[in-house]
Amino acid sequence: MNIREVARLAKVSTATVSRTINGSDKVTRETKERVQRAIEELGFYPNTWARALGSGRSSLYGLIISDITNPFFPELVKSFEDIAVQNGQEVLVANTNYDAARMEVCVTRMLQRKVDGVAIMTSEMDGRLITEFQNRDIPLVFLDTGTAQKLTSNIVVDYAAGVDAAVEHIVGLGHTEIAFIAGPAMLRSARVRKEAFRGCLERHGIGTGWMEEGNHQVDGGHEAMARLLGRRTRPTAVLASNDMTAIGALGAIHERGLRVPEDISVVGFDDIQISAFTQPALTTVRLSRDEIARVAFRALYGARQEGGKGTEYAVPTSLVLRRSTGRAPGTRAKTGGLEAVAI
Amino acid sequence: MNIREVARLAKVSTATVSRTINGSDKVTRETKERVQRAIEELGFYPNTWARALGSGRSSLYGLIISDITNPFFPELVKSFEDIAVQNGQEVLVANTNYDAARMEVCVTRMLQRKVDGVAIMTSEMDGRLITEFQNRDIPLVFLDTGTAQKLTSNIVVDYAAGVDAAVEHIVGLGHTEIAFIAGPAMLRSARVRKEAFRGCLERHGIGTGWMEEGNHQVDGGHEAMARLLGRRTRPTAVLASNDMTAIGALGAIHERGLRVPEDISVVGFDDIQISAFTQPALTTVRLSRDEIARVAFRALYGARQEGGKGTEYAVPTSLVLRRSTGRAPGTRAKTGGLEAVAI
DNA sequence: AGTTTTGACGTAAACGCTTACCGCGAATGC
DNA sequence: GCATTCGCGGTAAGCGTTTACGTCAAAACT
Repeated sequence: MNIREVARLAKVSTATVSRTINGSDKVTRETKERVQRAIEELGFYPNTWARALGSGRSSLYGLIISDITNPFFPELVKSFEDIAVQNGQEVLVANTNYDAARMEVCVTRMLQRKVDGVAIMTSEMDGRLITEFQNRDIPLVFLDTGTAQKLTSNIVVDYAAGVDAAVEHIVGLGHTEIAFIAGPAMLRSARVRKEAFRGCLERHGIGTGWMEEGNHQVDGGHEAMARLLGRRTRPTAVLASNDMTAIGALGAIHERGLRVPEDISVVGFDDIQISAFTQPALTTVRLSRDEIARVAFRALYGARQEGGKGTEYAVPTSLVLRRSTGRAPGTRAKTGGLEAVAI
Repeated sequence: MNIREVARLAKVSTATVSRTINGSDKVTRETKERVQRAIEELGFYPNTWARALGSGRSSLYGLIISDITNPFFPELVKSFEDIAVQNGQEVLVANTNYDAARMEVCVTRMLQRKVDGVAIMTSEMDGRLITEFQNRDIPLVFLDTGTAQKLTSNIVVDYAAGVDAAVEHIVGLGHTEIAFIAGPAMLRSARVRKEAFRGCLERHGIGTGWMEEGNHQVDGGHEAMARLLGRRTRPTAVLASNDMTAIGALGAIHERGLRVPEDISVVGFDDIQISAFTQPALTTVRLSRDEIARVAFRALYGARQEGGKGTEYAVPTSLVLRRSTGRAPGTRAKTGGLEAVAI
C-alpha cells in the first residue's frame, strides 16, 4: 500500500496525491476530493520515514527533561505530547537523570533521529552541545536557562511574582519568623527563587536568617526541616523551593510532634498533583506545566517562520491556597485579614 | 554527509560501509577497521529514516500507557526507555487517558510511525485494534490482559501472592475487621486483586463484608474510606487496590480524627515512589515497574526470533513493610508476632 | 592442472515519498 | 486572432540507506 496505488485508483500522478496530502493549493477541489476518496477507500496513510527522507522534515520533536520520575515533569510531557500530536508531530522524550554525561546521550539521540526541534526543559546543558544543534539549524527552546538567539527561544518563569505572593500571604497571617528551604544552588531556577525570597523579606523588614538548602527531593526537604527544627528557636512558617521539599518538611514537622498549620505553616512551589492530597493539603505556588508545554511547542513550531529569531516567552506563577498555612501562633486574625482557604 | 562519502574515504563501496555499520560478518577485519576509521574521521552517523525506509525496520518501539500523570507509569516509562536506548532503539510513548477513543489515536500513531513492536500497558484495547497490529506482523506485549499467541506475549502479574502476603501480615497483627477498597470493576487487574482478597480472607475464616469500590485515584480512595468510616462499626485495617487509593484513605482517616496505624492500619498496592513519604509511610505491595519494563522489552525484542510464538511472562509482587500498619486496637503482641518494620 | 566452491566486496535496484521542472489547455491581454 | 500568462497536473530525479545478485580472486577440491 503506497502512494502509487492511490494515484492509480484516483487516476492521477503520485505528485498530485502527495500534494493533496500536504494540502498544497495547486490542486483543484474536485481532484482533491477524488484523491481523498481513493485514500479512504484504500485505508492509506503515508509512510512517515519516506516522507521524512523526501522532505528533510521528520515531524518529530525532542523533549529533554531531567527525570520523568520527578512529579514535576509528567504533566509537562503529557501536555507537550498532546499538542504535538494535535499538530501531526511526534515527540521523543529523553531523561538526563540530572547528569551532564547522560545529556550527551540525549543530544546524540535527537541528532540521530533528526528531530525538527528540541525543547530542553532541564539545565544540564553545556554550550558545546547547543552548538551541535545550532550548526544544524535545529530550533531550540529552553526553560529558564540560556538566552534567545537565532532559532533558539527561552521561556522565563516569573518566579519572583509567585514568591512575592507567598510571602505576602504568610506575612499577612502574622508570621515574622519565616524560613526558606532552597534548592540545589547549582540550579539557576533555585537560585532565583531564593533571591526572590530574600529580597521580598527585606522589603518587609524581616530578617532572612532562616535559610537551609535542600535538594528538591523529599529527603532533602526532610533533612533541611529537621535542621531548622533543631535550632534553639524555630520558625513559624516555611517556604520551600519546590513541593517535594515541602512534602519532606511536612514529614519532619509531624515527626517532631508539631502540627501544620497550627504550629508551623508550610508553602510549596510548583503545585504538583500530589500536593492537593498531602496531610494537610499544601498551599503552594502554581507553575502551570500546561502553559510551559504550550509555549514551548509554539516556540518550536513557529521558529522557522518569523525570521527564526528566538523570542523570550514569559510564564506566570500564582498562589494556590490550601490547608497548610494559617495564622502565626499567638496572633489574632485582624478584621479582613487573609486566611488560608481551600480551593 | 552520507554513506557515500564514507565509502569514498575508505575506498570501498557503500554496501561495505552499510555492512560494517550493521555488524555483518561478511567483511574482513581490516576492511571493517578502515571503514570505522573513515566513519570516525567524518563524524558520520547513519540517517535513521533512510535506514528505516531501506530495511523496513524503524528501530522504534511503541509504549502505550493510560496516563503518564499516574505515578504508576513514570518509572515504567523510564525503565523501558533506558533499556531500549541501550539496545539502540527509540520509544514512542502514548497516553490513552483511560479512553477507548484515544486508544484508537494511539494505535494510528504507532502504525504511522511503523513501530517495530508495541508494549500495551493499559487495558483500553479492543480486539479490532489488536488485529491491526497482527495483520502487519507487529509484535505485541500486554500487561495482564490478552493471551499469548503468534507474536504477542503477555505479562501476568502475581497479584494473588501480594494480596496474600498483605493479608497474612494484617491477620498476624491481630486484625479481624479487614476492609478492602477495590479498583474500578472494569479493570481486570482490579478484579483480580479483589478476588484474591476475598479468597484469602475466606481461607482465614474472616468475613468479607467490608468492601467498597474506589477508582484507583486519590479522591476515590478518600470517598470510599469516608463511606467505610460512616458505617456503624469500622474496620481496623484497610487494604487498598492501589497506593493512590490508600493515600486517599489515609486522608479520610486523618480528617476523621483517627490515627494510622494506632486506630486503623492501611496497606496499599504498587509501591509508587511517594508512598515512602506519606504520613505515615505506607506499607504496600510492591509491583516492580522496572521488572515489567525489562520483561516487556525482552518480549518485543526477542519476538521475531524464537519462532515468534508469544510467551507468558510472570512478574512477582512482594510486601513492603513501613509505618502504616500496626497491631489491631485492643490486642497484645504475641511473642514472635509480626510487627510492621520500616525498610 | 582444471574445476568447483567459498568468501569478500561491488553494482544497482529498491524503499515511498517530495518537489523542481516542464507541458498543456484555458483564460487573459492587446 | 495571436501572443502571453496562469493554473493544474504530470514526469522524474532525488533523499540515504539496505540488500539481492553478480563478480572475481583465492582456496579447496578432483
